[in-house]
Amino acid sequence: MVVVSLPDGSERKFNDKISGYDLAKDIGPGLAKSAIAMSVDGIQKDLVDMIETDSSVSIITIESEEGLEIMRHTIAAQVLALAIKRLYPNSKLAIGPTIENGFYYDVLTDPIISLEDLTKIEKEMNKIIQKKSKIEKSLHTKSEAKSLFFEKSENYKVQIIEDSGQEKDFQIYKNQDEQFVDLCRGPHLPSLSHVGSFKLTKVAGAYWKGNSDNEMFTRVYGTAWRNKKELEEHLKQLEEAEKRDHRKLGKQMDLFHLQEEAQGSVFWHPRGYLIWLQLENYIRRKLSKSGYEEVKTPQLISSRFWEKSGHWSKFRENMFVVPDVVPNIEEGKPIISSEGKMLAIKPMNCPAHVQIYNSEIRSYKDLPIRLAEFGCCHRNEPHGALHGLMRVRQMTQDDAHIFCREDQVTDETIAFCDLLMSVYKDLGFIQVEVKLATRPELRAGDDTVWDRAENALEDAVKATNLDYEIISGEGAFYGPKLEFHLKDAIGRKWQCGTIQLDFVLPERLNASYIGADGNKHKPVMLHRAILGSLERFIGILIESYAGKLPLWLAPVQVVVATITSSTDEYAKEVYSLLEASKVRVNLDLRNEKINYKIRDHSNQKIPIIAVVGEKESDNKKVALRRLGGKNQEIVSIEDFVKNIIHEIRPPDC
RNA sequence: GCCGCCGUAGCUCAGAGGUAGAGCACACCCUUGGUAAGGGUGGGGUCGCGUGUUCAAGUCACGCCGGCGGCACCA
Repeated sequence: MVVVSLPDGSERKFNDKISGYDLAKDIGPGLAKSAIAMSVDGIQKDLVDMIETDSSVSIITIESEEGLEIMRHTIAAQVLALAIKRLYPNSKLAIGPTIENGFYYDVLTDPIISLEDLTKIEKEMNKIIQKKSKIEKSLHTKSEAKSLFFEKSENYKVQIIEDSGQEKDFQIYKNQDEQFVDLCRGPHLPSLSHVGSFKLTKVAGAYWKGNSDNEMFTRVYGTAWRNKKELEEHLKQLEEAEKRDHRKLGKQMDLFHLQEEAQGSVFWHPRGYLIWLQLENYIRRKLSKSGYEEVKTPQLISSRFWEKSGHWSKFRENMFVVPDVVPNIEEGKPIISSEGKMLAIKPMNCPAHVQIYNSEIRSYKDLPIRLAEFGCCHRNEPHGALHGLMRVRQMTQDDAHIFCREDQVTDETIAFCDLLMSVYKDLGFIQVEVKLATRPELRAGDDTVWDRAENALEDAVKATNLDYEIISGEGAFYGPKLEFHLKDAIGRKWQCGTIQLDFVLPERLNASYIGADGNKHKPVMLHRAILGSLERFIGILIESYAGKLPLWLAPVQVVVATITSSTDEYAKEVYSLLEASKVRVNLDLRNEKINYKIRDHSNQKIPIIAVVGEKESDNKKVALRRLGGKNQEIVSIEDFVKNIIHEIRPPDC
């Protein structure tokens, strides 16, 4: 007897083991028709699989998120892969998993698939789907599975089988109407009749097993949905998201630009730099209230120093190195004539902060010491990594280093997380992903130190009640770290905030304090940043607000615009009043229609347009129009000034 | 760095071997108009850079540089 309990709490009893398909039929013919897989005690299975012992089972249909994901998986493994095999008979398959909103498949083809080929592949995929073939599953031993794919010259599949710890029950899925098979952990749709709407979206290179020493496959990306409507909604959403791209808005709003001669370094225009200054001053106030002291340290430091800190051996390929010699200005001669001493532009602020710490003898009573710097750092990032403001070569971090005793680590970490979350909240970010990155394979310090460090960090993050995910092996070589990730407009995640525990650098650079026992001790260093880099964070801010920044951050807060030139004098008066009240205000006296001015300033995302015409001028009023709003608000100039000085206040003031 | 695509006026883009184009922006003129583009005239280009093929190259080929989407690397 097998007892199956269903999600609604009911139970069904069967005399013998039963397949998922028969269970669905037993529940109802409608369900049997729409069923695509099942979940047995939380594990997804195919409908042909048998339920042999008492278990709780739910039937999966395409309506659920689980079902949708199974469909995406089947499209990748049974449709896309087959289409590619048909069009490129000598191609080799690697892996084809699902991702958010879709799937991809990594393949090796000759010729290489390019963007234009996608239509052709889609056509082939539709042909395959139209046959509504059944998908059959069979189980195989390791050697069977290996020889099967060996015969088909699918050497990457063979390698996958070989590298898996598994010995038996390799699942192979076959299209009933084709010779095509694929290895898969499943489950899959029972037949291609369940496939909804899909679109291939992009091609990209991707390394085998994610290792850049390995060969590169072509990764074909696609998105798939239950029906055409859902697909179109998704595509529309993507299009909308692209309009929020900070590079596009940066141009449109005249915030910054990048150019070839300084790739990876930003030219901040007046308006962009105003955002920067607001943000920097806000953080400065927050840090000052939280017991930090601000410092400034050198850009150019001798290689001798970087040797001591360990950067010269561990980080040099990311550093800009400058010879400390007088350049030759004679025509036709080499610019650098001799191998002089080397300087490097700082890629990080930490070693310099240790120098300030070391400038006097510290007592345990002085700790913690929190040194903050809006440190401008240069890193020689790979060309392919550069990305607008999000990944640059010159960046300014809201960096700080906390020197403390080991018993202070947890408290300091909790205090930092609280500070960070209060900043993120002020800036409108509620969705923050927290990750705890633990010891990497290559690391300094012994395991007992790592145990202490990881526990301290984890205790602290637990105490903050934040949800977090552990990413093992992703820590820095000197210590574990907490990472705080934010999303851009199209869902890419970027690390912004971080806090890292470091026992190594104080050791290397001889930092110490005198303890209560009169002996020297090593302080612990906490590397931490809230925004991460001003550049990246401003990029994220622009995208998350779609350019419509909150008033306190908006570079121009109000534009006073006239309807005709007859009110120019009054407009100037309004402008001066606002300016005197420290409102960032512009005056638009151009000989243009008010419609034109509204459109122009709205496109530039100016939060408030104060229109002044005859009526306003006569009554000493302004007609306010807020960005995105349709109606106007007529207020007296006194009330406007009185209210706006409150409205433009930063959240911490 | 690797794979694919792209590079034409300040911006958005058309032109695909035969005399460089449009809209917006800019300048000047007309227009003084009440909440998302009023009209006219004009200036503006080594078609990313280089080398080839050709009578002739934005257009074809090769190389380089840069951008975009991923991968790898990372704040």
